[in-house]
Amino acid sequence: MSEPFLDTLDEQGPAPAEVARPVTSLHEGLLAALRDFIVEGHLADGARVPERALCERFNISRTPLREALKVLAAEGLIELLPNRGARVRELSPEDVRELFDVMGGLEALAGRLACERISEAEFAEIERVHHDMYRFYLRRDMHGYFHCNQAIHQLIVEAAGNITLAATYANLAGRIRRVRYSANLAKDRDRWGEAMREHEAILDALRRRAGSELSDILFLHLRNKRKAAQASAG
Amino acid sequence: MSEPFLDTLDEQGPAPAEVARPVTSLHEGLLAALRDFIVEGHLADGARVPERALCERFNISRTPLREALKVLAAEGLIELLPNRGARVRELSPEDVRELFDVMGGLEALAGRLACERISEAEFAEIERVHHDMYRFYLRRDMHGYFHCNQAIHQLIVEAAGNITLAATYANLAGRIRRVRYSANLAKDRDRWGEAMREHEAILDALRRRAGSELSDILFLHLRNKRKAAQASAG
DNA sequence: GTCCGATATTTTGCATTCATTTTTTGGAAG
DNA sequence: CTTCCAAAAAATGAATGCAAAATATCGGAC
Repeated sequence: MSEPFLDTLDEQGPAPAEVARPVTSLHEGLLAALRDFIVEGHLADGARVPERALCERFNISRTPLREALKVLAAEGLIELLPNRGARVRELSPEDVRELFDVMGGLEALAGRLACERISEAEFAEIERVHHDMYRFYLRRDMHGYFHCNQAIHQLIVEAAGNITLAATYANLAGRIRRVRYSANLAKDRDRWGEAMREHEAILDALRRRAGSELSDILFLHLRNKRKAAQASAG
Repeated sequence: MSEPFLDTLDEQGPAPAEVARPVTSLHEGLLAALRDFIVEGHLADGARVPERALCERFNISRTPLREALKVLAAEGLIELLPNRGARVRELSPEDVRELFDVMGGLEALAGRLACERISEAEFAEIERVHHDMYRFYLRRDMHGYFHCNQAIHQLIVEAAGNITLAATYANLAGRIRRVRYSANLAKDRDRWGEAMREHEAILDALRRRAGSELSDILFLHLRNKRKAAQASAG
């Protein structure tokens, strides 16, 4: 508890699965493993990234590790300090605000594009998850609700049929995942109900393939989500 | 002519300025230099990235160069082939389509955010460049027109006041800059006039701080730009 | 007891080296 | 002359080595 990352550095079992994946290059596998390692919070916010320890943890030398660190820095997950290695990037409230807005913009885009090309089958799938989510909402099952919520947003991004968009979205989602802005909905029943109504509007606009309208709704939906997060966290 | 990159590899003067910048790390400077080198087209589309030659060109060893290559690969500028090094990523028509749409989405977002926070001085600056651009349009000065056009879009992104957005936008702009989709406006006078009218609408919506409306206009503006590019290139 | 500075240790950044894989080259067979 | 295969050459991916910088440790002054 007191040491933010030692649990994983010292006591976890053998290296992750990427060493057993010969199909992909070491770099690629290591990059994904390291990204997960950080996104999942094994390193504390602002903590120095311990090169030596991570080399032993992943059974590699410093060269490929440092290559991966440069990439993660370019992704915005860590920051490089000249002659002082890397540290996990701390997200200021301003950073979080920016990330929410950009994700809102990308979701707005995804909704617009999805309206242009979504199939009936894809829409039916989103509708199904939406109804599941509504059931979780009625039962006040936060965990189930969040799972469906995430799935719906992801399905909309996928329905946009734009790999570049999906990759950009995933990058930002990874950065923001470190911040714990959820689980506070329980304290704010009004916001929960509001979010549910917004999702009704999202589904409605998508059903009508009303791209521009859906775009607005999705952006504002993320805006409200951000405000709720800021209200409960700040 | 037959060798796509030798011009720059062999005959350019001493290494770029990053060696004379002690404030920033070698990695950072090299990364920028290498990115420019590729974005500016010194390496042909799909060409192998010659490690050895670039090491000599920039006077560094392979380690920092390879670190930079991994980052550029993550940015989408080049692609890594297992055990076969890197090659400049070729943009398929589908890639270009995707990039245009995502940039349209980001510009739509920028317009929306700009309406929320732009100052009168910032707006006046955009208006000024807009009028300059109109004069170039009347004179049929393509070069001046394009310069102003780029400036306006950049100013809107900056007016959004979102560094994350600006960085994401810059990344995509860098990727697409390799493709020559401009200079064909001259053949399509109708499109030129249409684009000019769209810019009038952009300025009008921005003046009224009509975020949602401006968002739509900007996305469609990019859409039309893409269609014009596809029509002239394909 | 605290603060300051010199020395020792660690860490970082980059160059170099090494094992493997890929590509090229040379030559023989058809 | 073309095709195929083997050996040489080159390039790649990763480990190691080394100088410079940063950090930690220790001893002394106050």
